[in-house]
Amino acid sequence: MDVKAVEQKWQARWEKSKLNQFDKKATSKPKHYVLEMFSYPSGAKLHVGHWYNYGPTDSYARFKRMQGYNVFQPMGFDAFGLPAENYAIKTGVHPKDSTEKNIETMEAQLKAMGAMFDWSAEIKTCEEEYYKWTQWMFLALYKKGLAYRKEAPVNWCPSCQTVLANEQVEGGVCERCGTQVTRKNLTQWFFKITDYAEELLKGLDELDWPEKTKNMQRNWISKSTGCEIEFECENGEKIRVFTTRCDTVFGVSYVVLAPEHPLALSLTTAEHIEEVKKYIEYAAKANEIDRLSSTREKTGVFTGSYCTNPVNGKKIPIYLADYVLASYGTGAVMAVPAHDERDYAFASKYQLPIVKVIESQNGDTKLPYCEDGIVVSSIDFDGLVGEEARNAVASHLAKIGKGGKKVNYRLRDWLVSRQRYWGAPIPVIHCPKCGAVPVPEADLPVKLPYDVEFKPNGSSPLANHEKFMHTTCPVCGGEAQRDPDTLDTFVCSSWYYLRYADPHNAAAPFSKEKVNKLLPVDTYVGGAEHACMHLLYARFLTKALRDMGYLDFNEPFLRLVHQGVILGPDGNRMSKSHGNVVSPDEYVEKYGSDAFRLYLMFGFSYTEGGPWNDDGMKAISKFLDRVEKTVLKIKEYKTENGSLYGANEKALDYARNYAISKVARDMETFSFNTAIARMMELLNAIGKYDAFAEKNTSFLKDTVKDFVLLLAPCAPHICEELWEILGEKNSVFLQNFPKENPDALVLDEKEYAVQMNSKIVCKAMLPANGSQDEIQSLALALPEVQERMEGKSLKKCIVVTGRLVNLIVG
RNA sequence: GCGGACGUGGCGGAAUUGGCAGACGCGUCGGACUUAGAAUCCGAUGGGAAACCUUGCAAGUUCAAAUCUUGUCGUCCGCACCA
Repeated sequence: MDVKAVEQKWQARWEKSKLNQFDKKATSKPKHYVLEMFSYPSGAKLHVGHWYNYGPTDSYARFKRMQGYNVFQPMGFDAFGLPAENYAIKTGVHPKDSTEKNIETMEAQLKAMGAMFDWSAEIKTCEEEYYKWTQWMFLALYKKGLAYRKEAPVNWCPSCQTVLANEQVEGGVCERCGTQVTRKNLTQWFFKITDYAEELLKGLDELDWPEKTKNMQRNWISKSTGCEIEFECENGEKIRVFTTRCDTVFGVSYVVLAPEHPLALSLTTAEHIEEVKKYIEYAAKANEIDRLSSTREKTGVFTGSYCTNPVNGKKIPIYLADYVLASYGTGAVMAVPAHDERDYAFASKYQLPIVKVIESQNGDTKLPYCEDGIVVSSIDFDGLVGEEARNAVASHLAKIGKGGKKVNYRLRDWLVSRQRYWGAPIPVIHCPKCGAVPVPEADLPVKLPYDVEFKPNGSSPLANHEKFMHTTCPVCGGEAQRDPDTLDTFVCSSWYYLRYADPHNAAAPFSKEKVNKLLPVDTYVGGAEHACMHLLYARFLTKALRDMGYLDFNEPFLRLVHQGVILGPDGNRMSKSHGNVVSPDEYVEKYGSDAFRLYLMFGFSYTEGGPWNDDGMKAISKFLDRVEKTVLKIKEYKTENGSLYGANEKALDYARNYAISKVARDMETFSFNTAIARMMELLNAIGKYDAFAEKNTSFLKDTVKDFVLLLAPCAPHICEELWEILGEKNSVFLQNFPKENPDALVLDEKEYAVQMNSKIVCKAMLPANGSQDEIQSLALALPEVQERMEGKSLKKCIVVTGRLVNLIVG
C-alpha cells in the first residue's frame, strides 16, 4: 500500500465531507468533548511529545465517535508568550511574524497527522478577535472585585525581566528559564483566586482526575485550620497571630513578626531602632539569596517592645525574625519553644524561656515535643488533650474577645501582570485624577502595537511606545496613560476551552447557551506539568464566570488524563545536548502516520511513557503489513459455507468477541497498549482459522470486517482504505464500533488450574459454570489427583468458578 | 525534613483487582523458502540437570499474595521555616 497516497487521499476526503467537524445540529446523539491541551507554536515542527499527546487521544475521540457520540475535538494555539519574544530579541524577527509562520507549519503538520480536529473552531490567542475577550475577562473580574492592584513583595525573574506568579516559581527558580527569582516590592495586578480556595479544594473530590494531580492541587491550596490570637502591645497596638496549636498558648515565650510586618518599625523602641533597621535590610537581602532552606540557621532581633499573653497576662517580648513569612497567615506567630522545632532552635540561640505546657500521654516528654498531648500548667485547661484542648482554648479566646477559630490557605492571589511585550495588553488606563480606570468594553480590544522596541530594560516594552501609552481618561477626558503591562499567558489559556464552543462570536466571549450545551470538557488530555498552574487557573475562572452568570457548571474538565513522557533511546529526556532527539518526521516519512501513531500507542503504557525503541517501530509496521495482506487475501474469497459452525468457528467467534469486549474497555481507559495487543491476538486467530481447509468464509469475512472496525480509530487512514477495499461505500468512521455478542463468549468448559494444598497439580477442562460440588468431584476423579490422594482425605475444597480448584488434603 | 508514586524475564510491558505470574510485542535460538542475504512463514524461549526457585529485600495475614499489612533498600516526583 502506498501509505503516503492513502493518507493524502483520505485527509482530502475527510476535509471535503466535513467528517471531522462537530455536528452542531444532531441532537439525538450525546455530545462528547475531547480536548487536548493546545500547543505553543514554538520552533517549526511537531515533536514526539505532540504526537504522543494528540495521536492516541485522537484515536480515543474516533472511538467515542464510532460508539455513537457527537464528538467535538478542536485545536488551536497558545500563541502569546515569552519564547517568541526572546527569539525576537535574539534574531530581530518580530514575534507576530515568527508566531504566525510557526502556526502555519504546525497546522499543516497537525493535519498530516490525520486527527479529526474540527478546524472550523480553531483559536489563536494572539489574534485580536481572541485577546479582545481575554481583556474582557480581565474587566469582568475587575468589575466583580476579583481583579485588583496592590503593592506587594513579588517574584521577579532577572533574566525574563518580569514578575512571576507564585505558581511559576519552582524551588526559588523561574519555571521558564531556571534563573534564581528575586523579591521586589512592586504594584501589580492580581486575580483574587483565594476567594475560591475552599471551593477549589472541595471540588477536587468530584473530579475524575489522577489522584496525584488532585493531591498536588490540594497541597498547593493547603488548608490549615487553627486559631487567631490577639496580643496587645504596651503602646496599644494589637498583634494578631495565627496558630494551629492554640492548646500551647500558655507556653508562649515570645512573639515573632516577619521583618516585612507593617508594625515592625512602630513597635521598635529608640534603643533598638538601629539594630532592627539593619536586620530588616539583612532579611530583605537574605530573601533574595535563599529563604528556602528549613535547615538554615535562624536569625532575628529584639524590638524592645512587649505584649501581653491574653490568657495569663504574662509580659512577652516581641522579636523580628525571617523564619516567619509575611505572606502567610497574619505575618506574625506566637513562639512556643517547648512545642515547636523552629521556636526551640530560636529560643535556644537567643536564650529565651522554654516553658513546657504539653506532656506526652506515655510520659516520655522530650523537648521540643510537637505531638498532641496532655495540657499542663495551663490553669483551667489542664488535663485536656489535643483537639479537645484546642476547642476549649479557642472558645475561651472568643469569649474574652481575643481571637477564635480561623482557617488559612497557603494559596496566594494570582499575579497576572507581566512586564513583557508579547501578550494581551491590560485594558486599564491610569489617570492622574481618576486613578486606575477600566477601558470601556466598547473600546476593546486594546490593540497590541506592532512597532515596539522589545529589548528588555527592566520596564515594560510598551511603556516606551508613546502612541500606545498616550490616551485620554474614559471618565474625565483628561490626558492619561495606558497600563504598559501585558497579561500572563496563563490568562489566555484559562478560558480557551470555552471559546472553542463559540469561536467566532463577535458580540461576546461566548454564548451562554452554546457553552452550557458543549461544556464541561468530558475528556481533557495533556501534560502533568500544569497541575498547579493552567489546571488551577482554568478551574478558578470557570467558577468566577459561573458566579457572574455567564455559564452554569462548576468545573471545566470532568475527566483528566496525563500522557507520559517519551524519552530518548538512551532513557534520558530528549534534548539537543544529549543528542538523543527522535524526530517524528523521518519515521512518518518512512512508515506513515498510522504506523507512527500505532507504535506510540502500543510501545508504552500511555500515562507512563518511556524510552523510544526503533525495533518496536518496525514491529508495528510489520503488523500493519500483515493486516493489509490478510484483508486483501480474504476479500477475494467467495462467501460460502455460511451455515458451517463447528468447533473451529466457535473458537474464532470467541476470539472475535473477546477482542471486541476488551478493546472497547481498554480504549475507554486509555490502555491503548493492551487494546492493540488484543487486536494482534484477533489477527493471529484469523490467520489460524484461515489455515483450515474447510471454513465458513462468509463468517471469516465478517470477522475481518469487525477487525478493521476495531483498528480504525488507531490506524485511521489505512482502515478507511481497507474498508473501501472490502467494498464498503461509506466512511469507516460512520460505522458503529462492534458490539460483542455475549453468547459467543459463553464456553461450556474452561481450563481450570487444579491445586492440591495450594500447589498446582495439573490443568483440566471442567464445566465453565459448574457448581462447587460438581467441580470438586470432577477434580477428585482426575488421575493426577487420585495418585496423590492415596492415604489422605479431603479437608476442604475451594472453587473459583471458571478458573481454579484447590483441594486441601491431609 | 514532610508527602506521594513506583520497583515484574535480556528489553517495552500484561495480569479480570487476592485466584494458573510473565498476555501482546521486541530480541534471541532452531527450522522452512533461497546459490546467498534481505523479506516472509513455522516452532521454541523466566531461571535451573532436576527436586524446585522466581514479581527489589525481610517478615506477616490467607487455602491462595506482584496485588493486603509492617519493616527495609532503591528510583522518580511534588512541597519545602505555611506556625
